[in-house]
Amino acid sequence: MKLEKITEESRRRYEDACGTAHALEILGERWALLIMRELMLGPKRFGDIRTSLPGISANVLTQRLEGLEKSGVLRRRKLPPPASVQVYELTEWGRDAEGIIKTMGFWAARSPNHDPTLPLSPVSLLLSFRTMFGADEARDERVTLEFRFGEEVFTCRVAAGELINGRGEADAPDAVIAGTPEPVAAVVYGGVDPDELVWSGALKIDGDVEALRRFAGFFELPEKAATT
Amino acid sequence: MKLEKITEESRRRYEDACGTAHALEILGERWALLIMRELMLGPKRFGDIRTSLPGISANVLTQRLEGLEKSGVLRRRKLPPPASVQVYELTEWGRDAEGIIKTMGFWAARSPNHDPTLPLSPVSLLLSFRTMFGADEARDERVTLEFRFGEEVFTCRVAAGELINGRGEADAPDAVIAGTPEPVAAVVYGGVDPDELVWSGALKIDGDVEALRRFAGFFELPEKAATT
DNA sequence: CGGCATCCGGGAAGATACTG
DNA sequence: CAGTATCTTCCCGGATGCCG
Repeated sequence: MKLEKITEESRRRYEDACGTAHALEILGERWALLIMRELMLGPKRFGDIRTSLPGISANVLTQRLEGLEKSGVLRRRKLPPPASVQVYELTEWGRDAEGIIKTMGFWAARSPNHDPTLPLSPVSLLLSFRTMFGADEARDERVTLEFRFGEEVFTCRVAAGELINGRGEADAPDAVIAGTPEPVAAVVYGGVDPDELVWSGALKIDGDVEALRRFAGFFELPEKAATT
Repeated sequence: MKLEKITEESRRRYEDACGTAHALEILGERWALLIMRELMLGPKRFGDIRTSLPGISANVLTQRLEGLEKSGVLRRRKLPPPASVQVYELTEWGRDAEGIIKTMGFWAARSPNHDPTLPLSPVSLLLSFRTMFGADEARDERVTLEFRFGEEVFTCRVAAGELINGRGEADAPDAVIAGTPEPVAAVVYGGVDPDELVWSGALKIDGDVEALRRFAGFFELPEKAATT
């Protein structure tokens, strides 16, 4: 009967004209937004997404990629030879979801239960820089840093009160920082001195350590929300 | 063994320091953000939330309210006598999530699959006004409207290029519009002429119909994202 | 190895009925 | 009206295996 057909198709939908509800239908499933986060700074391969998202299983990742592709948020693309591998990349509209990721990230940073010491993916850290960057503190400052997390290399350039970051090696960086994202987060958000982490072997810094210290000064976590 | 304990506690968490991931743990479950949306313009009772969210079942709503209260996003409060009923209201931090709702709503309005003719809750409509308001179009304009959706009454005031809306009757409104949210959305976002809906009986307008027409001119849906 | 299909166990969501 | 209890369905997560 008709009723059955309706329930078949729509049982799991919100049936709500509100844009927020529609957004949730697109990226409200588990892992979906985090997959988009990982693609926000450029295309990635299936396995590289998995590495950045420990905990997601292969079949769920497959399902999400299918669903997000169908929604028009991302597309699969075959890299030209000699690479000839398949990558997933966001569409222009998909990239526009960066605002969602940043807004949610900023909001949740105020949660009393937020634990910033958990593992962090490289892309995640770079996006958090965009989210937490304080233009006022950076006014009239200039710093260029290169971050190396294994194979993944990123550049962060601060100039004219603006932060621009993304994939790729830096042109004449003040310092090159190599390691994992967690100690970098400890420096930038936890107020840990870089030297401490160099001594412990968690970070390797080539160039001006002071540049990283100044860089860290441009960022501040928002104060926790009142629990009352 | 230890492994079992870890999985018990953390099977369903992302184990990710990224703020976005933490936000998803708080409000990424089904219905959670829509419940917050319904509370965004003021406290509500259990049954009233249910009415605004057709499709949610009572037990799921109970679970979400418990979870969101535990997260510090909302609290339950007993209204003083003679009302003496229990309501749910957002905490200050919970209200700060309005930015998430608006960002997601604006983004999803560009979806090729968005169907704006579905049912719409009153709060949803009012929040969409905040999201889609065009300050440029409203410069030097002044309009005050009162919307009556059954028992729920809202005021929208445009002045000095700003929109302020919320619950409550308007002071000297240019027009009072009574009906359901859907035809109002048709006027504001669909370009339907108010008179048409008055004739069909979908809307009842007391006062200056032209005020509603001008009001509608302040809003515009963003253009759809390219499907390529 | 990368991508995807399949099977299974557990748990969350949905529908309905029931209770104070 | 405000939930609770119960049952079913389906999604998530893990494991395995196939295929290029």
